[in-house]
Amino acid sequence: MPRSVPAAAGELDGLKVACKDCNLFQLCLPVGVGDADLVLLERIIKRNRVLKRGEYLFRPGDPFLFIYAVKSGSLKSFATLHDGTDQVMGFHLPGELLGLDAVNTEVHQCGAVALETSSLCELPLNRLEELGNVVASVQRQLLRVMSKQISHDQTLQVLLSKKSAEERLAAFLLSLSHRYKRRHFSALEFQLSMSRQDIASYLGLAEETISRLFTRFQEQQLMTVVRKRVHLLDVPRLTSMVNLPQQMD
Amino acid sequence: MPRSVPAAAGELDGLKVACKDCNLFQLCLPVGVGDADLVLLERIIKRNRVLKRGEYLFRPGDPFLFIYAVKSGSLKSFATLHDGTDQVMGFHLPGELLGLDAVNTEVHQCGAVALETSSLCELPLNRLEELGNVVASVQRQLLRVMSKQISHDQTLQVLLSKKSAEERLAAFLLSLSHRYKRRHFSALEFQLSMSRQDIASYLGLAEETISRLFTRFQEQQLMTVVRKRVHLLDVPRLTSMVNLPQQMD
DNA sequence: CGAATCCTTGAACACCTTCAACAGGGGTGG
DNA sequence: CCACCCCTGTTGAAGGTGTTCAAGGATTCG
Repeated sequence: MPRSVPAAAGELDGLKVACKDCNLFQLCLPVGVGDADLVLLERIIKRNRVLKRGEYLFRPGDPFLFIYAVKSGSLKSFATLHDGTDQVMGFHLPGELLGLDAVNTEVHQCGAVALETSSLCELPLNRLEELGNVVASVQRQLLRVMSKQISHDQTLQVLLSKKSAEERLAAFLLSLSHRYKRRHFSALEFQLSMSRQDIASYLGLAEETISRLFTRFQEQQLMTVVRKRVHLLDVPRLTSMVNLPQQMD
Repeated sequence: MPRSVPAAAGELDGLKVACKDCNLFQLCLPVGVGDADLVLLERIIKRNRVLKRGEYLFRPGDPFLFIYAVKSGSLKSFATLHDGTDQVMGFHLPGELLGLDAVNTEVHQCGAVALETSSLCELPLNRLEELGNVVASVQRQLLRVMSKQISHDQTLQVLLSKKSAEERLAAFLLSLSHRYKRRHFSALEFQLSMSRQDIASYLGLAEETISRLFTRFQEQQLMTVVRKRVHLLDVPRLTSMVNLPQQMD
């Protein structure tokens, strides 16, 4: 998997290949940012930060230093409530950015922890200004990414507002499927890196409900699940179960 | 209320006063944007678009032309589901921005409609680049605003995930209170510009549940509600009912 | 191999929804 | 100005969906 092998610094072609399915790629290479500027950008990005399963990228309350991009593996972000319990806020697959919510306060509201061995790039947002010309086009792309995040959050809001457990899980599975597909992984067969409990927390349901739904979905020939291995059998029917204004990806 | 009276074009002091509690003010006047640049910015902002109750600012599917800032009044944004029903996505008070979710796709995913007579500023995002130097500082502020929106959405996500109806409504009332306070309106007494049905949709509950909760909150001496007029009596106790990682404002 | 964690399944219960009926205001037209 | 009507909001009762509590089974990892 070439994507998980970081390019050596200055190895521009390597970088292009490495990031081609990555949000960060569009962040690095929007139309109008030439190779020369790209070298500058490359200079402030730290690559290949590696986390093992269970290791924290940042915790709630940590100062905001970087925006992170997932290169390989996956992470979950979470908020800690006053009563000490955690709520899963999102899952982050290769090519997705983390830490956007901290731009405003410069303090991380959420924490982030690796669900499996994962590698990341670090982008120091406050050093973007050193890059002069490049700043405008990069920031423009960053605006797009944040806008996309807002759209995603809003879709989730609809889902959590009035949707049945069944609809939530179907939408979640389809979301994963789309995100994997876009990254050139299989859209129909993939590994859940998160636990049932994480899914439940994210979807605002009980762990037991997720379990029962997986059982039911299998009885209905919609999918198979063995442990963490998911196989979607009937995407059209799963899709028809969901009634959302837009895709949740 | 001087805020609702638009300054004449070029009347810089008037602008400063008019927008001083407005997100757009920080957008227009971040540290580092001088008066000269401000005049440039002023040139591309259309002011004083007025909507009457029930009029649409934009609808789902409309092309993205402007980011809007509320000067006075209030609006709700909503998504239309495949089955034709609407889901309320948010309420927008003076000084808040609308349309951020459309930056990515350049098409409005949500619609927005005035809850009462409202006036707005229009900021054509794609003309920001004409402003040269100003672009960096303005975009930086825009990033902060979008980041804040993401934080807000995430708080809402927690609320909708596992919180009781009681906790949702308490958090909603406190959110309104904080937002009014910040705008130098009363934090304890205010007018709900939205219907019970809108609140219910936003909080993922039934209209009847909102009604019952208002009754219960009054029995518990937490507040009074007469029609749309709200008076918060016991903010500490309302606050103690809520268990969120951060304020929802 | 044992312990811990994750997952599954069952049964009772709780919270909120849905359905239904009614009350009250505000706006409109006579 | 009043009467009417429609829409919004309130309240009651029944029902459903998902939760909670409890126990047992499976998998992984030291």
